[in-house]
Amino acid sequence: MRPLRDVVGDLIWQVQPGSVTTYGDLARALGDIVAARAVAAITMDELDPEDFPTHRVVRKDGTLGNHPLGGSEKSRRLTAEGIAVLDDRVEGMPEVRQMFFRSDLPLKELRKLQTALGGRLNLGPLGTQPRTLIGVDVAYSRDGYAFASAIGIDARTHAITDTRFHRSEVTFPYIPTYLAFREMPAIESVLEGLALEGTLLMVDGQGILHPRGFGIACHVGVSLGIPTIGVAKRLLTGSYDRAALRREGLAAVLVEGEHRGWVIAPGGEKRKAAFVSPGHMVSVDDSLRLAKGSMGKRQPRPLELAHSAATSARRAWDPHSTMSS
DNA sequence: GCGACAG
DNA sequence: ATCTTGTCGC
Repeated sequence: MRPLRDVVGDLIWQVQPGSVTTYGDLARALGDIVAARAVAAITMDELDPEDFPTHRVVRKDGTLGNHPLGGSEKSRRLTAEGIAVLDDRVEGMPEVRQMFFRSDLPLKELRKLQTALGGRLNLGPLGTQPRTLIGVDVAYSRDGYAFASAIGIDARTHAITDTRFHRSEVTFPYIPTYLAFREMPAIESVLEGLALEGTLLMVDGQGILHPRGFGIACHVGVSLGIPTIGVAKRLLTGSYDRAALRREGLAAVLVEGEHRGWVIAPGGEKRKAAFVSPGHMVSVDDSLRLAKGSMGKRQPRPLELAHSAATSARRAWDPHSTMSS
């Protein structure tokens, strides 16, 4: 697939001088309004304002939004093209706004892919108990690299059996519900060559607790053909009984009335909650049991280990970006 | 001000 | 996720 930044660049060229568009309109032209923030990020860091008229992209309410050269330069460029800007706000929004674009809707294709691969999901129950638990996580540096780590532990003793790293270039922005397209290449690379028979893979993100029932843990599981669970620190889709969570430290998470996962919180503390769901080849109940079997402070140990390993790898590469954990 | 969308 | 200041609790 073409890099989204190139698609956004082409779309921005469709906006004529004297017109503006919005971050949301461009996101819709990509195929999903949820990409509005990603579009803003792309116009800020990935498209040179001297090569692309990113000044013609503003917020829906007419306020200017960001620009790599600053708000006053954005305002100056718009004014030079005949757009009235008053108090950092574009005047006459409905008339000067271009809403429709020539586009092949790449995000719609990615949604179709998620739905199609979702048809290959196996929701258990898990057969043989895993001998090894592997956690994978990805950290990012400002200069556009992904640092993936995979930590394996023995399922019985919890002794570390494997530690791996892989650095790669980031090729896809973060867009809610499309996380797999950002992180999967790094995850598959860090696992490459590993014998995965008898292992359960734990992924930092959702499994079937996803609008299309196909979060990153499902995607990785189907792609590699191995059992996976998703463990996320925040909920993407679904609801649960908060009183039950406080009372029991555990509650079922429902999506459209269907039980798809769990929220676990030690002492019922919402701040320490983890959202667990099947990725592939495990049942909803398996996912809970497997997560609880190696639970650390908030997430299963392999994920906590993978998270700190990925963060350290990023810091070793880019020592200026963060001072402490 | 509300609602909030994994990482 | 990362960046970054201020605040809170052990």
